[in-house]
Amino acid sequence: MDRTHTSTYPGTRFPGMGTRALQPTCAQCRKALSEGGTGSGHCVYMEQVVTHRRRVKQGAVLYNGGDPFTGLLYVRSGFFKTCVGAKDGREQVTGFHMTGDILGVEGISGGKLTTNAVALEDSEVWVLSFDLIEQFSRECSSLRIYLLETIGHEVVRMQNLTLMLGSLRADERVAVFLTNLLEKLKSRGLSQSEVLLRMSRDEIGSFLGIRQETVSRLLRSFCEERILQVDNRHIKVLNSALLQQMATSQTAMH
Amino acid sequence: MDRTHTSTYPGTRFPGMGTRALQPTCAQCRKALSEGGTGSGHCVYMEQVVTHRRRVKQGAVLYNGGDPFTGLLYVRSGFFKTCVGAKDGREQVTGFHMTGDILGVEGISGGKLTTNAVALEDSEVWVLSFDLIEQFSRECSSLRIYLLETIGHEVVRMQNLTLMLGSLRADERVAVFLTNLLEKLKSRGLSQSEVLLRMSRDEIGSFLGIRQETVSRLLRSFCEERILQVDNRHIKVLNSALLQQMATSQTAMH
DNA sequence: CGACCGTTTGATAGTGCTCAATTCAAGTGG
DNA sequence: CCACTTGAATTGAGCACTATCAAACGGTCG
Repeated sequence: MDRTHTSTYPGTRFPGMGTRALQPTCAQCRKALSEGGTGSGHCVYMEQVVTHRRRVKQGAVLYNGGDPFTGLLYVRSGFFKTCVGAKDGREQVTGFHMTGDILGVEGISGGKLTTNAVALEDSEVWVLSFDLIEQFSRECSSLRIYLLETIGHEVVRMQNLTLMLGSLRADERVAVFLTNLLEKLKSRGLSQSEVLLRMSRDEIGSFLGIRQETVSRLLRSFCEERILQVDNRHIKVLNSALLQQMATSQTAMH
Repeated sequence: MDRTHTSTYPGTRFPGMGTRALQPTCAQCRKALSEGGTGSGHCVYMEQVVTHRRRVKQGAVLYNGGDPFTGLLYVRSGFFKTCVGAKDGREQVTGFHMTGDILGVEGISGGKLTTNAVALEDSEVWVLSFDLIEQFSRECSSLRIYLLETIGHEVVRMQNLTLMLGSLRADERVAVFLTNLLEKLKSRGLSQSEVLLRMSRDEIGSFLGIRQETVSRLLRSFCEERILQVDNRHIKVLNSALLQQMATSQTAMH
């Protein structure tokens, strides 16, 4: 069933990471480094808590709801969706996640993961041992705070998602979706005006609480208004000002 | 504008709490105590991080989005709603909170609160200094874990809210709302079949992503189906089995 | 090439919203 | 104690938005 490819490296620590700093995984450290800092913050600790890395093929499951929580999952590369499933089979996409994101946060409470995570492209994930994080966070306040901020950030993200699902019209939702996605790409130094969507219309719809047909129609209507240029999953933004305007009211949802 | 009554006790510690354990604020500690434990867990530490208590009158604001985050807020008694506000004025209720709940979790990331919290009845709140929590959590793993669980729990709650807003029909939402509320009351040893709602139809609607008129109509239709008995804000459950059945698919949202 | 999956597009129905009027409950002040 | 005010809840009628169902299209991969 689960076609994930798990390649555990010898030992529990990630190899060849003794003194070298990681590619900073967070904005703070990137900034600190670029300002001549030593990177002696949580990132250095983070290398120490990586137990192994997993390669996850497109379409494969990273984890399922109900799986025991053993640690956080750092998306090293690739793209994921996370869903919560209802008992009756209905599913709701709760987020799309890319390089630099941390998955599995919800498992910290209750010891069980509550979402499913599926790779939407071939990906690599670093598994961070929660026990080790716990242990190190005792001595490293920077790591402790990073951990809290990561979870806190997830709370804020879900709040904004809630605001969208609870009070926006379908067209506004699509605009918000695109705006946020572009924003996120921008923050990683990518495109900004062009995207190759990694998810299907159906998955977008599930995320936005609307049907795939509605997503499709709205994308077309955005085309007609010369806001977008859509070719299947390839999207080009022609009028980003107007797009952002349609996504009024909303704040980030990364 | 803000008519909250803040009564700070001398010193930064809550008085008269030296050695006596708190009324356990969490399930773990209650359980531990009832099993003959000493209560030497995080609850004991919690007393040490209470800086003062606030009395908040019905209708008064506990905090607003944008306020600086200084600590978590423990609802000692009373009832609150929390909302996220959009720039254009639209508002979305993200939760209702009662005795034992912790508010302000979202502020841990970013240092700012992102919701508004309003008292729906006269309430008392204990303000927990985050700096002190931070400090104590270094030595007390039980407190550290409690903190993480509290935030993690909020993530899970929001995930379930998301599932509801994204994929349930209006009638299912109302059923879920009532079911969860009753569940929550039950877990605190209250009613179970009767509730006096503390929130308006409008607030329920905002929480559920539907209009107040729809809430009203659905409550009436539940009446006609002999599931409920509704007298304004006083609600009696006649057929809790059927109610739960209508709330299919959902898990808790406390 | 044919099968399959995702996407688009159309026609139709329905759910829940909007707007507006009415009822109801709880004050408030004469 | 009763008119008056105010805010919440209910109820109705019509309609907008979005879902549903169904069909056609297009790209991809055996």
